[in-house]
Amino acid sequence: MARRSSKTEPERKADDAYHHGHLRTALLQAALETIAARGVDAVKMNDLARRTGVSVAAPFRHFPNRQALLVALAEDAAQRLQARMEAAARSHEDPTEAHRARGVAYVRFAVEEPAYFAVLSRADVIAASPPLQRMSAMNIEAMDLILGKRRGGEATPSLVRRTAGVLAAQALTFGLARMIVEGLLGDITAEQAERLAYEVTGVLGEGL
Amino acid sequence: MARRSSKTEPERKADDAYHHGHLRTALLQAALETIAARGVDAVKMNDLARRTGVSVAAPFRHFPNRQALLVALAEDAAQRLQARMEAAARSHEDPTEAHRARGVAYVRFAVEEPAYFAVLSRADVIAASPPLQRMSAMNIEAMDLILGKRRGGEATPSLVRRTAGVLAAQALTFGLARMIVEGLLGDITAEQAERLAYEVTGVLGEGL
DNA sequence: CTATCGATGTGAGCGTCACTAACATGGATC
DNA sequence: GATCCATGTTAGTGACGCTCACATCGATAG
Repeated sequence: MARRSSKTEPERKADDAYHHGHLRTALLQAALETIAARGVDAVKMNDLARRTGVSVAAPFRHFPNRQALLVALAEDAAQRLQARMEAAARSHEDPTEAHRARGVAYVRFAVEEPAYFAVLSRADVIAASPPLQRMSAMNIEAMDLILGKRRGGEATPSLVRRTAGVLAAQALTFGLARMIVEGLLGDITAEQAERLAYEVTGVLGEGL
Repeated sequence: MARRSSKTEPERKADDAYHHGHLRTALLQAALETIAARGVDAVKMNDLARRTGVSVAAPFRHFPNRQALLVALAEDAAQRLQARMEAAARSHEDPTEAHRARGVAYVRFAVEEPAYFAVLSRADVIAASPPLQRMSAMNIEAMDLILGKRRGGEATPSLVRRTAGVLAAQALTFGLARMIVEGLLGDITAEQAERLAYEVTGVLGEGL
């Protein structure tokens, strides 16, 4: 069993080289291009099949349904995003600065990889993937603390203050990224977005 | 002409009382209920028709397509949201407090009228309505100022700072509202949301 | 070396949905 | 009473997600 699985997947996993070659990967790539060009809603299974040169039924051998394909993309996206944020944070000693860098990296990601960011922004997609749900729900603790729902004793006022600051920073970068990719701030380059994120997160600096 | 139009719309506009009675209004209402129960994507023209007791083609006499129906809902939503925010702002003398109240009202609206807020959150719907686009794009000036793209002379540093504060507040409430309705903070009551918004916007207070 | 098996791909078809075209109806106006 | 126009109906079209029965081919077993 173990030997077989190591042979049917020769070059690590996710490299399905069979009839088509790499249908699964090709489908994800094609979907990503569609999203970049015309948005998530424009992703059609039929279209992906035609563009990868297979029949319309073939994609369903790799993904049980359209949603599952989007979930796979979103999970890739989450991994890339996390890698970027951690890399950005590593180059700062001061925890506050590191946190700010994470926020700026988040916004950068949204602007530089809008297709990946777009799938990650679909609530229905997130809801269909327990791992993604867990990743997104990290803020619940902060909220409970602020609202005093914390089990076992009251939190100190200063802790509440600092936690509110963290949640504020999160909501701020989250909101700014959404505003940018949804075009609410007009067209904007990655550099401009980064500077904007830097300036705007700076407003929080004094409150922390 | 003028006389006719004043007679075919007896009780102000949007009251279309003809064969069905108020099909247009009924459709919007039904759509709103669907959104509240199962989200925007669950809105089907066929379903609305069946539930309002007309044929599947009838809705298209009132809306050229599905998107137009959603746009109509979103425009209602924008009106309600604006009314709430202005009402909240009116009860404060201090401009900073008034602005904070607007932000809190924004979050409250998202939690208390999630169906309306959901349509307003659809970028494709906003993009299809010039009025809504204009309303949403109010922040572009702020951004241009922060980035120094302002035509005619540099802005003073203090003006940049204050403008960044305004944009930060906007991004903050925007992001917090989205996080809440997308379930990223778990289930939450309107009161809790309001307190959360108040605490979190408070972080900005010192920066302004 | 061949029989077998499982993963992958195909062709045809089904149900749902947005939308359209041609015709019906009925209240207001001339 | 004829006419008109807004509104509604019936029937149909095409796009799309998805399923089913069958084909193919690489790898493994005897």
